[in-house]
Amino acid sequence: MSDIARRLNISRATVSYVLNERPGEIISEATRERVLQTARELGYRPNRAAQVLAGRRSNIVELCIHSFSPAFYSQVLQAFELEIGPTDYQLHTVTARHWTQSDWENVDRGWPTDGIIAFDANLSDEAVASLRRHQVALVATGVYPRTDTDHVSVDLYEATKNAVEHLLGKKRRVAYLTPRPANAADKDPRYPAYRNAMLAAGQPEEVILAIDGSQFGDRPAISNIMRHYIREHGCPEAIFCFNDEFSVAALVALRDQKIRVPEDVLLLGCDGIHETAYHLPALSTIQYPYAAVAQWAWEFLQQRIENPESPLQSAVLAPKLLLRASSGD
Amino acid sequence: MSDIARRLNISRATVSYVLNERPGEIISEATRERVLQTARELGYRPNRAAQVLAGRRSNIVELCIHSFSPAFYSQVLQAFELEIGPTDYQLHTVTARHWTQSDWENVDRGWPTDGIIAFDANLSDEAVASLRRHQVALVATGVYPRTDTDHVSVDLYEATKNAVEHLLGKKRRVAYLTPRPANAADKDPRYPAYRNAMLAAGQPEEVILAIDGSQFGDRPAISNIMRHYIREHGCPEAIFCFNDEFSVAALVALRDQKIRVPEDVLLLGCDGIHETAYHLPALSTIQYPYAAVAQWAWEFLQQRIENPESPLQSAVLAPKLLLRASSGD
DNA sequence: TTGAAAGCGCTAACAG
DNA sequence: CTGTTAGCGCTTTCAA
Repeated sequence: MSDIARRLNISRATVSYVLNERPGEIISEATRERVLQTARELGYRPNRAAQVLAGRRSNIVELCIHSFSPAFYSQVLQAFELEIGPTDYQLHTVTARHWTQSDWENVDRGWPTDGIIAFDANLSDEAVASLRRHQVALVATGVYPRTDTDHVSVDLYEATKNAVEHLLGKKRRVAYLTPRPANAADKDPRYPAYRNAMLAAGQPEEVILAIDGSQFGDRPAISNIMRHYIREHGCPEAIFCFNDEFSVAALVALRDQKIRVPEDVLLLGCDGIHETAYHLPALSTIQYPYAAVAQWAWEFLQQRIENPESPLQSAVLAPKLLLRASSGD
Repeated sequence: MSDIARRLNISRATVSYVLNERPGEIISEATRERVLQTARELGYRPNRAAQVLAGRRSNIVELCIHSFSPAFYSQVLQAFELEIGPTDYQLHTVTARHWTQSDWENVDRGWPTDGIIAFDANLSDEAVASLRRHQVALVATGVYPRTDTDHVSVDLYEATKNAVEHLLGKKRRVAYLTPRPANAADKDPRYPAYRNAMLAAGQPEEVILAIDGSQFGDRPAISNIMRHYIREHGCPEAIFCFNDEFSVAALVALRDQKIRVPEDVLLLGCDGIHETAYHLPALSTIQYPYAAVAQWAWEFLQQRIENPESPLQSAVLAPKLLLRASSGD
C-alpha cells in the first residue's frame, strides 16, 4: 500500500480508502482510477493478517465438525458448503474429533474468523461461557437444545418413536442395534424413544450392542457382531439401527446368512445418508434435515456477527421418517 | 501481553520470550514461572493475526479441494486429515469448485497459511508461477505430472488399461461409461487407455456418454441415461465406468431392467470409494491410493515450508485394480 | 537476563 | 477530497 501511495504521491490512507470502497468518503474519480490502476500494476495483494489486526472482518467462518467421515459428516459439510459457499464468506472446515474442552475454549485462536459453527460438539457450559465472554460468534448444533448459545438442534425422539412404532405395526420382535450401552448414562434420545415405544406396545426390549471402537461406523466389525448375535439369539423380526452405517452393516450380515430383507426382517436406520437409496432393498431411514440445519445455523451466525448483543436464538428441527423397501414399504 | 508485562513490571519482550519458549535466550526460572502464572490468571490468549503479522508461522495448512462430495472427495479429505491431524499443523479445508484462475493466484490471501495443497485443481501455469513468485508453499495433485510446482500425480492410464484388458479377457463387447465426450479435448487418461485396450483386442469402441450436469455424480440422471441406452442399443457385456458413482448408477439401472451383474454384464469402476464394497454384487474398481497421495503431498509440503528454495519434487503413484464380484471375480 | 524500540501492513479518527 | 497519526498485538534486534 505504501508503494502505491509513494508512487502516486498521495497518502496511504487515501489508498486504503479507495481499496476499501469506503462508503461516504468520496475520493475523486481520477485518484480512484489511478490508485486502482497502480495497484493492479504493482500486483497489490492485501495482507489479511494486517487487515484483521487493524480491526477488519475476516469474512471467514469456521465449521468445526467431528470428522470428515462417515458419510453423515460429509453430507453435513456439503450442506454448509451449499449454504455458505454462495455468500461473501469463505467456509473453513476443521475436524474436532480430538479436541479437549480447552481446545474449544480457544477455538477462536486457530484463526481469527468472524464466527464459529460447532457441529454436534461436546461443548461444556464453561467453554461456551468462555467463548461468549470473548465475544466469539458461536452457533452450536446438537441433539439437545441449549440456552447458553445460539443453537440449532434436531430432535430425534419423535422420529425414532414413529419409526419403532411403524415397525411394531408390522412385527413384534423389534430390536435396537446400537453402539451405546442402554443405561441411564446414554443421553441419546434414540434409546428412550425405542424403549418407550416398546413399552407402550407391551413388547420386551431387545438391545443389540455393537461397540465398534471407532465411535461409529466400522462396518465390518458391526457386521461381525450381528452375525454372532443372530447365531446365538436367532434373528429379530425387525431392527431399528442407531444410524445408517449400522443399517448397512446389518444388511450385509443378514445377506451373508441368507436372511432376506424385508421378507424375514425389517431394517430401519437413521441419518438418511445418500447411500441408503442405492442398496437392495433400499434402506428406510430417518432423514436428517441437513439443509435446514445449515440454513438455521448460518442464519443465526450471521445475525450474531452483525449484532453481537442480540438475544440468543435457537431452533429445533424434526427429522422425517423415510420409508423404503427395507421396512417393507 | 502488555497487561502481563505491566503487572509484573517487566518488558513485553520478556513476556514474549517466555511465552514463545525461545530457545537460547534463557530467562530466569523465577521470571518464567511468574509470567506463565500471570498469563494463566489473566487468561492470556495470543492473537494469531498479530503473531503472523510479526512474522511467525501460522501452523496451518490449507487443503483446497473441488468440493465435499461425492464420496471420492470425502475420502481424500479423510486421508489428509489422518495424515496431518496428528502433527502440529492444523488442517483447514476449503472448496474450490468455483474458483477462477485469479482466485487461485490469490489463494494465499484467504488466510496466511504456511502452505497450500491444491487437490486436483485446474491450476494454470500462470497461477502457479505467480504463487511461486510470492513464495507460497504449494503442492498440487492431479492426473498429469507437472514440473512447475511440487506435485503428486496418480497415473490412471496403466490401471485403466489393465482393467479393460481384464474385462476383455472375459467378454468381447466392453463399453466405457463416461461423462466426458470421447474426443481429443478429453485429456483424461481413462479414455485413451480404454481406446488402446480395445484397439489392441481388435474390438470396436463403445462409449456411453452420460453427461449429468453436476460435473460427476448425479446418480439418478446417470441411471436414466443407462436405461435409455440399453433399451436402444441392447446391453454391453461389460462396462468400464468413469468412476464408482457411475458404476453404482449403472448397477441400479441394470437391476431395474433385470439384467444381472456379473452374470449378464460385468461392471468395473474407478476410485475405490468405500461404498463399492457393500453393494451386491461387490463392485470391482480401481483403488485410488488416498493415503499415499496424502503422505507424499504432506511430505513435499513440509519440505517446501522448511526450505522454500529446495528443488521441486514430484511423485507418480499407480492405483491398483481391485477385483470383486461385479467383474466376475 | 532484561528492556527499549522499531517494525509487520493496514484501518480509521481527526484535522485540514 | 486528502494527509497525519495513532494504534491493532506481537516479534526481534540491539543495548544495557
